[in-house]
This record gives sequence, structure tokens and C-alpha cells, in this order.
Amino acid sequence: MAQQDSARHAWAVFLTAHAVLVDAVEERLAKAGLPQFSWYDLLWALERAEDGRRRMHELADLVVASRSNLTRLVDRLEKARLVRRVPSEDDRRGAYAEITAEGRKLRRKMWPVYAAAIDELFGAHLTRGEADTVGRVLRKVLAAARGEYADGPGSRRSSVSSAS
Amino acid sequence: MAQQDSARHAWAVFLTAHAVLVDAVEERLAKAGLPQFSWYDLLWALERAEDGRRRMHELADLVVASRSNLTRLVDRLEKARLVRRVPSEDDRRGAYAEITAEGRKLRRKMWPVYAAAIDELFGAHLTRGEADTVGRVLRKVLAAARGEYADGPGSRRSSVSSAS
DNA sequence: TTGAGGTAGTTGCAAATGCAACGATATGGA
DNA sequence: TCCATATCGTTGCATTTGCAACTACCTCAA
Repeated sequence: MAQQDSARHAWAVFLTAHAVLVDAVEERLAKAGLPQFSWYDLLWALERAEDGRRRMHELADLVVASRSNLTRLVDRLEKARLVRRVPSEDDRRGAYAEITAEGRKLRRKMWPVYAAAIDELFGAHLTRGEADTVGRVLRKVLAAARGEYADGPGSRRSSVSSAS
Repeated sequence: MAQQDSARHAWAVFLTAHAVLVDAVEERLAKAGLPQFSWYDLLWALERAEDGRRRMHELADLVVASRSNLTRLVDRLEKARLVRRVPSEDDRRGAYAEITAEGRKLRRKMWPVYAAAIDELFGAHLTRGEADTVGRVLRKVLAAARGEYADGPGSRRSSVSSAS
């Protein structure tokens, strides 16, 4: 019972903290004249791929977006010349999103602002041990959720990135 | 540097876990024919108040919603007869949102489903100590963010509830 | 008392999201 | 080979969000 209460409380704080922190981070990016971090996230997901491209459904999973939302997110990034759609050759239904030079440039420009926001708003308040614990625990929770979540018909979003 | 990496990694997992877990919880509520948990959250925020009512701006802060979004959220709940608007007498600009009997009933009906979802998707993967750590750490982060966030012109959303 | 400036809540409009349906392909078994 | 079934990505439409503007009211100091 005590464990349960503890976890439920953690859940409540988790939700609130997410909402507040995301707002705060977005605000910093906006003040710097930069786009939201969902753009960063998508660009980074592409940049991590060796050839700078990923299939749409793969990308949807990585950035935790529904297919239709990903379509439109890529629409917007494409309009901004940060990304380009490339039809797949081996599967003619499919398409790749490929990061452009401009896309890489913007991502590189966003990172310092984003990283500073993370460090100041989040990292500054955690010890190394706490950060490790939070990361490990949430990774575990996430793995479990992904596992059982795989059956439900509507698998949706999936993730956000981080580093350099 | 190591601490920083650790925290940045935790941040990335935090974002992903949030997206995935929220989707999973919403799915469970939907399958049970219940509304999203933002409704739960608002109802619970009202039910916690001794007289079952709160000023709109107070509520916006508690559920971490912008003023305009709160207006419309309350619109919807009011249309569903879960909540009722009551003009304030001492401040004639203001209004209260007040939970109705139906609102209390729905909240009570949602809780078992919501609680089960939290326990299974989240709580089941944490030890007592881990839950405490996550809660404590995020509470600390949240407090700090709220503090410095208070200056920026656009204070937005604020929180999600839990218990009972 | 008056008026400058702030706060409460709502609204219009544009943008983003969720959902279901669709066309086009791919796949695997009869 | 052929067909039923599943997947890929997109689209239409309704709902929800974000932002800026707006009205109404409060506060406080001159």
C-alpha cells in the first residue's frame, strides 16, 4: 500500500513536472527565435541515422507521433527546407524523410539553447545518482509499456532524443 | 560532465516515457468508455476544495492549463453537466467552477480505472525507494521551475493530481 | 475622484492533433 | 497464380490548442 501511494504520488508529480518543464523549455527556445523541440527531436532522429534518412513509420515511432501527425510534421519541416521526402525504391508504398544541410544546421544551432535549458531546469537539481536512478527507472517503465502496448490497435507516438 | 550526460539522458527518457505512458493510460480510459484524464484532473482539483469550487485562474494553475484552454475545458465539462460556473460575488470579474454531483460521480467512477493504469504501467516497475526518489527529485525540479518561471509573461499550465 | 495600470476570464482565428477512411502496394497461403 | 489481409503514408473532418486581442473590473496612488 505504501509503495503504491508512493508510486501514485510520483506519477502525479511526473505529469505536472512534464507540463511545466516542457512549457519552460519551449519558452526558452521561442525566446531564442527557435522552433519547438519536436522539430529538434525529429531532426536529431534523422541525423543519428548514418545516411540521414529514415522511413516515415520508423520516424513516427522514434518521435512518438501518430502516423498522420508525423505526415504533417514532416510537411512542415519540408516546407521549411529542413527535411526532404525521398520515395523508397524497394517498397513503393514507402517514403524516407531525409535531413537537409539546412536541417543539420538548424539542429546544431538549437542544441546549445536546448541543452542549456535542460541543464538549468532539470539537470541542475539532480545529483549524479538521482539522474541515474530516474533514467534507469523510466527506461524500465518505458520498456514495459512498449511491450504490452504493442498489441493495442493504435500504437502511437514514441520518443524524444537528447544528446549533442 | 558525467552528471550532465546522466541528466540529459534522464531528460530524454523522461520525455519519451511521458508520451508513451500518457497514450497508454488514455487508451485504457477510452476502452472503459471514460473521458481523458485531463477531465479527471480537473474534477479532482475541484473535489479537493472544501466547497467543491475554485476560481478559474486557480484551476488553470492546478491543472497546468493556459487561461484560454481552461475556459474551454470548463466549457466542455459544463456542457457535460460535470461542472457549473458560478459568478464570484466579491470579485465581479471572476467566476468559480464548481463540481456537480454528476461530476463527483464520474470522478469516482474513473478513479479505479485510472489507478489501475498507473499501478500497472508505472508503479509495478518501481520499488518503494525508487518511487520516493523519483517523486522527490521531480518535486524539487518542479519547485525550481515554478519559481523562475513566474517572471515570464506567459505562465501557463500547472499540474495533475492523483489520489483517492 | 480620477485615471493608469493590472488582473479575470472570454473570444476569434490560425495552427496542431486525433480519428477514421482511402489508395496504393506488399505478403503469404490456397 | 490469385486473393484475402496487412502495411505504408496521406487525407478530410472535427476537436483541441496557442496566441493575441478584448471587455469588464479591481487597485492604488496622485
